[in-house]
Amino acid sequence: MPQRTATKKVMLEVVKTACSNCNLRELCMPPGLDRREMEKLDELVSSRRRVARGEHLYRAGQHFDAIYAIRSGFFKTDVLIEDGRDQVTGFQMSGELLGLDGISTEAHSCNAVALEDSEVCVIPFSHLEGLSREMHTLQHHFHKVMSREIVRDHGVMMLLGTMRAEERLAAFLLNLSQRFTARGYSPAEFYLRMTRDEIGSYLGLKLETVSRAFSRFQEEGLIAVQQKYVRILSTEGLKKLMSHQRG
Amino acid sequence: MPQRTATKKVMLEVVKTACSNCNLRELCMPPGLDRREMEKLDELVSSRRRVARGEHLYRAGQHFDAIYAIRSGFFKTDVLIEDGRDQVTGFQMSGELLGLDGISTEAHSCNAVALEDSEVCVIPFSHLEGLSREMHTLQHHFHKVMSREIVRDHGVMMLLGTMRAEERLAAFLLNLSQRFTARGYSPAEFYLRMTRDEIGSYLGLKLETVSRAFSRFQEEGLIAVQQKYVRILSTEGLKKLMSHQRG
DNA sequence: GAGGCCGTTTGATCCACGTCAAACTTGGCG
DNA sequence: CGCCAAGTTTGACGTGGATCAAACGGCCTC
Repeated sequence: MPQRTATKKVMLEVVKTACSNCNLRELCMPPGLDRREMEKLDELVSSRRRVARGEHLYRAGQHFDAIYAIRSGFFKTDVLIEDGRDQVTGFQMSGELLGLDGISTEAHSCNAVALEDSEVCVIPFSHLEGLSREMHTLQHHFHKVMSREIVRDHGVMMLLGTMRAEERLAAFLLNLSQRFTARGYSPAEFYLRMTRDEIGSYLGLKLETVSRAFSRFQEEGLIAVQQKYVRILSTEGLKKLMSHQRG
Repeated sequence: MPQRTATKKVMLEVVKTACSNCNLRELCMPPGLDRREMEKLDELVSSRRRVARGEHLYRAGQHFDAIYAIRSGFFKTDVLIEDGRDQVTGFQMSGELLGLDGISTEAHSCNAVALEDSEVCVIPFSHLEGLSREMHTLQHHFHKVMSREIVRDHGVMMLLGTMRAEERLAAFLLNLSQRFTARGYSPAEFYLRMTRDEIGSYLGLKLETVSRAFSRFQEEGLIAVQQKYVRILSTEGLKKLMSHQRG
């Protein structure tokens, strides 16, 4: 659509950073926008940033001034306390937001690390707030996204507080499957971008326990694993596993 | 201040529900508002609601249309899954907000139960969004509050994922102490509003384990406990306990 | 002031997961 | 092609907290 009036100098640039023709827009943006609103939203993204595998998008303590929408790639966030212990607080994939934790104190409270070569859209937070004041739909969408994050965290607390090892891993795999599905990938077959240690940290387990649970699932015919490659053979089996009472 | 122009019919009513002369305003409201802004904020609270001990403020699944600021009292929030397991996701005291989890789907995702006779200010969410669009300070404050909730949840995930029983309880007591302090109560002496079972649920422990940890802390001279009455004798001791490496 | 209920404490035992250790698999690199 | 490092698997053993059980303490009712 080269006939669109562009505020940026170079047409190529516009096409590159426009939310309005990003194939992730269903994930990032409020639904049901008209053309005018979409174009306004395009202004939100000030730039894009590539983050190579293993590099930090931001670190705990750094000044916060933007949130990030993942355009491609895969991240983890983790927090660490003085004595050296750390915990992975989440894994984020394309279309999801990073950096919401930084709003509260204007400093990031966790580290965000790319688990594969990635690219993010930089959304200066002051722009977002400004545009939110003009666009009710954007405002409401943003509030929903933050709230969803809170609900998600409650789910993880549930997992950590009440589930046993195999239930946690089953919940984790089902969650990944569902998110890959939403992105048009196979629900049953995917590569894990994280190590057993990172999965364990997220699930509150040691890497050996994660590894054993994987093996057990394989023995029982629920999945096929080979290193980071996972194929789910029985979604039902995994779900049933999760609803077993403790004890 | 009876000479203030009131939009409400009865002066007494205004005084009763005005945020501007609520002694919790430092906790609820953005700092540094001028008189005009404060008066605008007063309109946010549509009504107040009393919730007797043991009653629900809202239940999971109920339609969401307002968030609640606790004026007095004490609440817990919990989630439960089909198989009967449940988990306390938080304890809330005066000046704190309840209901943020409901924004994402327009339905509450957890239950909020009063642990003592309480009173909340009802803040219709559409009002809050409306006023946020007019008042940058309110908007930013609200975003910070939501973000703080996310950071808090990460702290709980850390606790559940990496800490052992006594560390969890120490962290819990220090957190309560700090929050009571912020409200002008004694940092060292308070009544627990919740049962051992509820503490355990929050901390991912069984009630017996919580009870044993209390006893242990008492033996070691860190605290004095008698049922729900707790006196912290050594904040330092509790802090040191938390930074012990696992193993 | 006796009786009953709910929450708590304490003890004995069990088990899921952590810890320690060794072997194996994979991928990057000279 | 072979070496090395990083990640994974698997086994043997230890332990923190769960489970089961019983007694105790406060509080309410009658």
